[in-house]
Amino acid sequence: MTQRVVAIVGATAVGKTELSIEAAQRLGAEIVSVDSMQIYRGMDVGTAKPDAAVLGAVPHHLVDVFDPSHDVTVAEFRDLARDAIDDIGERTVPLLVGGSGLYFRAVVDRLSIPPSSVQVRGRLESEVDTLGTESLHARLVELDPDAAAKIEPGNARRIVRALEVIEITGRRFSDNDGWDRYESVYDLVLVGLTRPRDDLYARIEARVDSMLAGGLVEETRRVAAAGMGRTARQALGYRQILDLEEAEPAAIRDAIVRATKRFARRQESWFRSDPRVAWFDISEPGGAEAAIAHLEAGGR
RNA sequence: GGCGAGGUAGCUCAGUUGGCAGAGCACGCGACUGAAAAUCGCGGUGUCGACAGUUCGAUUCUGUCCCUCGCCA
Repeated sequence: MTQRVVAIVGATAVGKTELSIEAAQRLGAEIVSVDSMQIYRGMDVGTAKPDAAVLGAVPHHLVDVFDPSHDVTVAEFRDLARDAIDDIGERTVPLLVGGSGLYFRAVVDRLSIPPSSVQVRGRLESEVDTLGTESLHARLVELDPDAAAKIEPGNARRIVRALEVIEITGRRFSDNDGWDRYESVYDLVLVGLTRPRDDLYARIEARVDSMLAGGLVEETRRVAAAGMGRTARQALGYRQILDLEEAEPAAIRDAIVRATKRFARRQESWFRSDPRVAWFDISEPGGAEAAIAHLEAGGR
């Protein structure tokens, strides 16, 4: 019998955290955060991390696990999350909550993520600089036409990874299927939270303002001084503050808002394509209640 | 009031030696398998400030007017 797991996904600022606390209390669940940045210690205001009181009231996993100097990988995150899920399963039901689409699928889906090699990847990355992205894409066309057809010729990041996998494993990147099947390893009940765009955007602006008022700049300085890896460094807010150090506060604020809205759209696009998601508009009266009821009923 | 510089996509601007205009950003959509809060792809008809003149044809030249900014009064 497969383990039952309930989950809440949705774009940033849609209201996942608030609803998840309510749901966890109702279900007696423990929360597994599926958030690529809340996993870092010290990155609190910028990641809208639940405060100490909330973390104390409802057990949370995968929050504050690493220092920002550590670059988490998808496979590493998946292993930690699955361990947490197994552990919680001994006691109660795990409630996954988050907006990191790739991490979510890695945790929940029946996928095999091929290995990585810093040497091979480093070399390929330097080849991007010397030979150009198009040249590496041409190589991918030779080695794995199916993968090349699915990866945009300008997307150096994904081209490098595909070539890396081919080189390390000796197999084609596209042999790694399962991606389109959305097959869960758990007995999954999945709820997606939405709001009308205008509403979401207004919430994002308000949230960025309150983060800035809540000391995001100071937090960024502090965390950066202690050392940030390239993963943590690219977190929304922190990245803009670090990149635009000389800019006017208003310009930094606007840059963060824009980037966050763009991110929210990408998240929606990501989760929209997952057929397992049952969507609830929580801006509507009763929307939040319906979402929780859906989780309680086990999706039935 | 005088002089100067401008008024072109939601914003900042480019451009057309006269042939119904184009970049970045914004915005919308999509892809996404060990960096993913990343990375990349697709989507641009807008009285080219208004009116008149020249012209086969004006956003482009000429004139007048309106508006904005700067300097001088």
